[in-house]
Amino acid sequence: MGPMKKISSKTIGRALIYLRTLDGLAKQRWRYVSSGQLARMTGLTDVQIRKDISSFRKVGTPKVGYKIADLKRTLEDFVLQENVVHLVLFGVGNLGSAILKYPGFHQPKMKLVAAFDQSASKIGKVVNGVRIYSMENVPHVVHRTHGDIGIIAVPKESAQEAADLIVLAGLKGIVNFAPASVTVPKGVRVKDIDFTIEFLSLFCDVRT
Amino acid sequence: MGPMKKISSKTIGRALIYLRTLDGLAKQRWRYVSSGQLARMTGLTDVQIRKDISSFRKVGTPKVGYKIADLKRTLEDFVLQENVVHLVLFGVGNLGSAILKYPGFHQPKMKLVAAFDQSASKIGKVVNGVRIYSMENVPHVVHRTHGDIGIIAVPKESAQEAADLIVLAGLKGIVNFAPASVTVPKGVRVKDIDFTIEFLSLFCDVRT
DNA sequence: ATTATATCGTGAAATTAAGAACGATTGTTC
DNA sequence: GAACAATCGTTCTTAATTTCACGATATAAT
Repeated sequence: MGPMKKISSKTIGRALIYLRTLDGLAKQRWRYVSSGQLARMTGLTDVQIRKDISSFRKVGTPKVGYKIADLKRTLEDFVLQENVVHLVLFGVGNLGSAILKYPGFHQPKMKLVAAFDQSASKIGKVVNGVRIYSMENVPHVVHRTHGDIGIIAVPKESAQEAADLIVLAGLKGIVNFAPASVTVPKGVRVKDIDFTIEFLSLFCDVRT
Repeated sequence: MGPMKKISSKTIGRALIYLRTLDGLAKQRWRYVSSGQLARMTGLTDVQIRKDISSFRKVGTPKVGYKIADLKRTLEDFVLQENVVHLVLFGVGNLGSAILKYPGFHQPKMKLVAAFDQSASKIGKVVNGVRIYSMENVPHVVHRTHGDIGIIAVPKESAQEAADLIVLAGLKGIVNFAPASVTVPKGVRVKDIDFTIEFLSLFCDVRT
């Protein structure tokens, strides 16, 4: 257990998978789980799981495994601390509406707090507890709702525009669902999710 | 330009980004593009782009760059050959409905060809040109529609069940939108897309 | 023609991620 | 309480990916 190392984003991604799995096990009244069991449930290897967990400074007990409640608390503390993630959505079309309804974005730890759209007919409406605002009010609304991450769900022609608004409002993270790359200043992280690309690359893999 | 090397799935993923970018440029009547320009547009580095392109056996001309039409054709040939990807959807709830409407899945190269749901009220309906079938007909319908990849958009409790059906029908690729890991036999590739995890891991990154 | 310059292609180095091996620890059994 | 089995934590290896460095080539300018 060396000195505090930087934890890679891959490890953090897997930590969230462990957390998801542990939640399920806790619901089924499990008390302990071993790296081997987690490996079977997640499709990862036991070594990798042990390595990840040890990087979070959490120790299990040989022959028994990890105490689920403790491990869960450790991971939660590490990846979320006591923060809540606030999301703001740009574009309430087909995809945007689905995002508004997605139950994962209305949890205690992650909340969708505001939506923006250009169309006058949508502005002012409240969907699933989230109000739709005009694009003109972005900085003010983002500040008031403590937004953390912006979601781009506008047509690809407006994607850069939305990204600029997000940057202007001071947000440091963007998830971009539009099928177009956007450019942002250093210090802002963009995660692209282009379904077409995800599917095609899987297809290429499979076709081997 | 060594002997034919295996092309990694990372490279293929980026090739699809290049393709998307080239399409945009072609629409704007560009004829040539350099690796540096592509780098600025995609956020990748010029070296990586050149290396990727050279792995597809495509050569550019110094001082000029790549001829867009040629590069586009090369990439298309390589990643898609003349195939069309056929997707079949499991679960027509909120997310499933959004997927049915997503325009990216009704292109010449990628088509959503069938959907399945348990609810009798949905079976038989046609949404966006796609018929919704009963879960009992999976193998037959998948075979008839030449399905390639299965999409899991059912509640997490039924995710494994859907995965089993997909495997049974002989498909080799799964995109899993349910927030639960599924286990499949060797030879079947699963790509998990858990929005909650994507957002949280971005948040962890940003908070550094 | 010669020089200058932008761009390409690629082998080598560096970085990062994953996997294998193995001693150490804890609970169990007789 | 001694031997065994299951599981952990960690170091060392191996593999994959990215970045660096630099020579080669095509166009443009003088």
